[in-house]
Amino acid sequence: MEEPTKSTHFIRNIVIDDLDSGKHESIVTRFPPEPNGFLHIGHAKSICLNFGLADEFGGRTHLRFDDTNPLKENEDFAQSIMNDVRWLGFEWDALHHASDYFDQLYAWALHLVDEGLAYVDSQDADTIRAQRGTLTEPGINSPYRDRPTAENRDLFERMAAGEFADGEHVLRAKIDMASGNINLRDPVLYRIINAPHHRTGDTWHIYPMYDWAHGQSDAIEQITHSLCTLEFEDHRPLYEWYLAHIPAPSQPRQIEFARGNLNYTVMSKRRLRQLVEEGHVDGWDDPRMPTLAGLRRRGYTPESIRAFWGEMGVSKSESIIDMGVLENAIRNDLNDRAPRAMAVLDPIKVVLLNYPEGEEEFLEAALHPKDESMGTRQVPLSRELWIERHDFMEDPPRKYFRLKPDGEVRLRNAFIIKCVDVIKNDAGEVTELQCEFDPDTRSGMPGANRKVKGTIHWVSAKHAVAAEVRLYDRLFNVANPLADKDTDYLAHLNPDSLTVIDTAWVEPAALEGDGPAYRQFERNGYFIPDEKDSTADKPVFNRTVTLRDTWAKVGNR
RNA sequence: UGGGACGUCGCCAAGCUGGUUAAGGCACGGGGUUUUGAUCCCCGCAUUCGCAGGUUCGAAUCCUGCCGUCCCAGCCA
Repeated sequence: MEEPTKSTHFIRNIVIDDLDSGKHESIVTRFPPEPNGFLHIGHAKSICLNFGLADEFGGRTHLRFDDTNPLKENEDFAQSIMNDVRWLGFEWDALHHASDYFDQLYAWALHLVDEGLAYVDSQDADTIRAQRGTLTEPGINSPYRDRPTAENRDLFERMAAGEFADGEHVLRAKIDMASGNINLRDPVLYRIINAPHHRTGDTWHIYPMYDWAHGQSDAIEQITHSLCTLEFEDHRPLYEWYLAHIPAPSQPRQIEFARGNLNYTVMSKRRLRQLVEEGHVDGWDDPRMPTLAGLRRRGYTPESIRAFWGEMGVSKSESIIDMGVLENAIRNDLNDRAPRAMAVLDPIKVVLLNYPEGEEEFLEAALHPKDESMGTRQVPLSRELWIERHDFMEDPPRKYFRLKPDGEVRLRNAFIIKCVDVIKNDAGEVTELQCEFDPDTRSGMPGANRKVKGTIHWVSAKHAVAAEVRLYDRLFNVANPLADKDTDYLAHLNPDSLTVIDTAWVEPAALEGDGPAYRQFERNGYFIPDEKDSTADKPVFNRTVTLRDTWAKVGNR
């Protein structure tokens, strides 16, 4: 039906070249999260890239947990990550952990020691930092740099055996303290951490640093293309130095691409964690969060997120994508798939004066205006209805198509009504609209094609189900909360990012059926029952996204 | 006065081994259809590719020099 968007980009071109030239018979990619937080929409870009490439070219993709820091990582995060990757629609060909390679990594470190390419430094962290130099000045050599090999080996083995306290020693590569690339100024391979690891338990007292673990893990797994984000460009020379100085089982290539950022939110695990831990949001899966768990709870589909990243492409220029593009992706998806229903969020009562009291009927209404295969639903109707408060104006502006005194409007899926009287309370507020309906214009009747300007949605008061509705707005009220270095990004939190409405009325059919749970509440947007709080007694709907609203746009001008 | 990268329409982003009209999506503007002011359908939307020179019959694409932005000084990843 649709032309698949062939997203061509530089990494895809590299893969094609490598396949064409015979450098690789097939490709192996990997998605390497650290299990220290939840995945967000930015990670989804990497997931789609890695798994997408392998899928397209018949390769394989590994899920590998970069679990080299036992102080920050845990199994719960690992579980949430696996859950999110699967939810996004991908299945790894193999599951690995950097911690699976601790023995091999240790052996290779010993190899570097024996080759005179690594040494044990017994200075503290502050001293090592001071000796590293600055961005413009070279560092100076550690006094331990020329420690005899035998001594290095002895010390390193005893580090591994747990004979020392945290921070007492460190194993460093012997590269170049004067390098313009700070990563090459004798980087640390191992630090002592006397803490149990969530997978290896008490086996280790030393843990490898990212740089020492990552490329080697890639090599072990025969990864062909190791895709990472731009901030690791500086690390590539080190990545390659390590692979060149050990008997590497393969030579993976690191390629960097730009992270995917969105405006009006933040996208670092550190900040997302802060939002959670300080209670600015309800948890990692708060529907306002850009986490996959949050987006899922908000009602985003995996298809929409994959389509979004497919459209965005992959490049090396840092970018902040407009939220509107993501919203467009979910609207596109849900427009095709969401069954329609009616719900009134801010109700005002309508009484049909010429509708018999005590009577009721059921109207058949399409579940989708353009897709008959989705079938129909029964919509109950009776004398008293709820309509949206803003669908009536006593003194409307020009071009207001909705209900007004003596005006006519069509009730969606039903008939045309005319407002004949407006009832107000002592405060002058409208409390009820008395209307007359035109039975000839009932859907399906010959007179139904009579035209009126407006069509509004409604629910039968007698049959409607009370529901809570949660409306969401952007989490921050400025496009880039991090732009101003002098202001804490938390100061830009949008106080109105969540609006809870507990007065909503929903048509019964919206709660039935074993089809998808998401719905389009016509004219109000796309909604999904909240996966945690919604119950049969008290349904709770999250608004995923509004519909496009050109009328509101006119009003704002 | 260090090293690495990036700069094509408001936001993304093709094109960048030079060849003549600078893809596409979002946003935006205009029109049509419509029992969702939704959807859908048309149409419009960069004489210009950070700037300045140069090479060339011809440059977003090559060269030079500027300017701007981002990343790096964790025993984090």
